[in-house]
Amino acid sequence: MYYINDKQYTCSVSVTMDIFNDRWKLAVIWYLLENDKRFKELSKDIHEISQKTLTIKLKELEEKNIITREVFAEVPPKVVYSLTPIGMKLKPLLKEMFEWGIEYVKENGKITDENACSSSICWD
Amino acid sequence: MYYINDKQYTCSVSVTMDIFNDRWKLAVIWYLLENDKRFKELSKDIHEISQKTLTIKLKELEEKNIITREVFAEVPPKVVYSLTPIGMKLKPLLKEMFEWGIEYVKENGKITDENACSSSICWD
DNA sequence: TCCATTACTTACATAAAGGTAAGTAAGAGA
DNA sequence: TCTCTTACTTACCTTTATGTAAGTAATGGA
Repeated sequence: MYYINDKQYTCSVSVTMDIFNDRWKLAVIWYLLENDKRFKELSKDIHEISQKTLTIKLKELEEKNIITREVFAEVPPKVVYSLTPIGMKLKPLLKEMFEWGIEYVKENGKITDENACSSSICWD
Repeated sequence: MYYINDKQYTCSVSVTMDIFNDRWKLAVIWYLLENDKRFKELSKDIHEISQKTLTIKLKELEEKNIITREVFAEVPPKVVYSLTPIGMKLKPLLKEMFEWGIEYVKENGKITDENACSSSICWD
């Protein structure tokens, strides 16, 4: 049995699913795997997300120790987000998602330009 | 660039995320990795899901060619769900989720009985 | 003095996801 | 005839997620 704070899980897969059960958190991780990023950079990377939601998701990821928030005492403000060691360990998961996605599209869709996103930048 | 029906994606990760962006679909896959299952078995496995939602999720997975629905002409009805080949290929992804979950709990939670779920049955 | 900048916060509103409870079909067995 | 069974469907409702648009703080530069 697994416990996180007061929550109980009988399987570690449900721990992971419980954290990443929204549209955005894994997208944030994906972009932070490229580089540490400022708020605005993430906002551009994931351009469909609203400021408000990005703020919420970053806060949730920070609370869960998956990312780090570093504030610089500058004006205008500068805040840099980066992955913690456990955050970094999500890389193989993202890689599986990347690879399964390609397999899936091969069978159920079309690929016009395989290198639109090598594995470095992109998201929809 | 990737296309599925009319939808456009610049990255295959977003294809995968777009399919599994809810609380339940990956749970269904997980249990179908064990065995082919009848509706009621899945309903017991994922006991927190409502019948209605399970019905919807199974329909969505079938439409996306990730699972197969086999109807037996019996009374009471018998319907068996199973993974398609592309559905089977989700196994490494689930395995990564399983393993990352353990790592995460080691750092941020407690494990009382590591074998509550070996890797065969369970979900929360 | 005024505007631009960044990283937010707040109030308000909508959409999506999910739940509950009841109903249905069609035979088998008591 | 009545009840049980499975795999749903339907109507209605609640919760959660997300969006929009405006506002804020603090400073530098025109």
